[in-house]
Amino acid sequence: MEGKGGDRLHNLDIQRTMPRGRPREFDTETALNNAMLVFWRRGYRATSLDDLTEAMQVNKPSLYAAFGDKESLFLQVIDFYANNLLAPRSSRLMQADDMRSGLERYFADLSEVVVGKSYPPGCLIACVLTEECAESEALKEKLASMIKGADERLAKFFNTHKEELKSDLSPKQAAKLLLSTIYGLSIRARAGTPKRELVEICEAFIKSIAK
Amino acid sequence: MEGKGGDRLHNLDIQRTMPRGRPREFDTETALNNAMLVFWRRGYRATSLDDLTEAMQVNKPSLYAAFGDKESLFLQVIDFYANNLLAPRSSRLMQADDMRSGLERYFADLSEVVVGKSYPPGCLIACVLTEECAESEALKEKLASMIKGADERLAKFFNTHKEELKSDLSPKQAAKLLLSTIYGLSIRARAGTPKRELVEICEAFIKSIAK
DNA sequence: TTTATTCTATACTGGTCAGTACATTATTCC
DNA sequence: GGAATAATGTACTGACCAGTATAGAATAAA
Repeated sequence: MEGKGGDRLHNLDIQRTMPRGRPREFDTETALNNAMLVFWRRGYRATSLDDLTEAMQVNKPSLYAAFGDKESLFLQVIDFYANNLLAPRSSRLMQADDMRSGLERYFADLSEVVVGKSYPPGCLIACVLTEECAESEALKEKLASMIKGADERLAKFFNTHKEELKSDLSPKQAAKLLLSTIYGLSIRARAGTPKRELVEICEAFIKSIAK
Repeated sequence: MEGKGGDRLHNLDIQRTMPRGRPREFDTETALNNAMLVFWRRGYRATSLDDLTEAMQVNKPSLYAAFGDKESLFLQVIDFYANNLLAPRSSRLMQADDMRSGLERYFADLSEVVVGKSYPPGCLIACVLTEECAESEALKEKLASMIKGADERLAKFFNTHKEELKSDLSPKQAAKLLLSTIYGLSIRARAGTPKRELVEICEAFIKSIAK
């Protein structure tokens, strides 16, 4: 009797983690990662659904069932990018002991994303989302919220190191200048500027805001 | 006899300015300006040839005869943009008496382009060319040459005012930071950031590089 | 007035696009 | 094992796309 109850509970447990029908043959994270790489390399409009299904190894009906339409998939890709490529690097920035070394490491970390061999050149948000957001209110809001989040996080960092800031600069101002610098790096990377030139800009930025 | 010779010369002269066939019914500059506005608002890929012919008031065969294919037209649009909207503003910068007032006016001038009511938000180069340049070598080279030109012009400006620069910053470095700042403004404008917030960034930039 | 030339207008083309209908397959629940 | 559920694979659809063929109209030269 108790055995039956235990079994039922056990089954409910399985039901929660193992849904009814035919199981998915693809991994959502892997598929999103591959979608990200295509959008990043080719841009939003230039990426066709056929490009996506090929890269993601997911056919169209499955893609629509799992991610919705192209724009909805792109929004999920942006979140995936922010969570997996940007967030860990800004977390590391927050742990820095001082402003200068923190920024140096942050720029080094970010350059893996923006000019690294593992990814297409430039920041996905700066280079791809920015163009397309003119055509869609949802994408525009996504861009705005990404910028707001970055501004706040970076301002928090500068706030904990304000004694190292040039005296007439506020943490918020420094944060916005840093974000601009990152966008600048990104666009230059897209244009093919070699990493060595970008490093000089990072150094110049640190000089410009430091006491 | 001399009269005949004079007439012939006169006719040759007309031939040079007045070509043979049916005259064009559209003005090239006006058409380019209208093409620019569409590309700027909608992006490169999202702009169809039908959008262009409607905006330019030029039908497709005439458009192809006058400007070549879509990419070729876009390249001419970029030059039109640089020559007509950017060049006059950076010329005015070069005439400034001191760094601070020069930059203040430059930012004010540029904000007409980037957040003005007369144009779509953001810089055409930063927001539109940057995405598409990943798909075309010609566009990538155009972006690179635009960046190079801007770097050189701005460095020249800072070089004539280097006594006002923070002592550890070179004119070249200041130029690259300024260009990054402009890109940052541009992307924020595309996201819908109001002008008043952008002005704060301009002020912060000037503080960051000034002595 | 004729001819050569150049632009204009319309209609068309082959290809690609985002999104979907439908039949099939794999799995859980009963 | 049978019903219900949820995925997969293929093939399709109407719309739109960049670019062009063809015929007609406006001009300069002869």
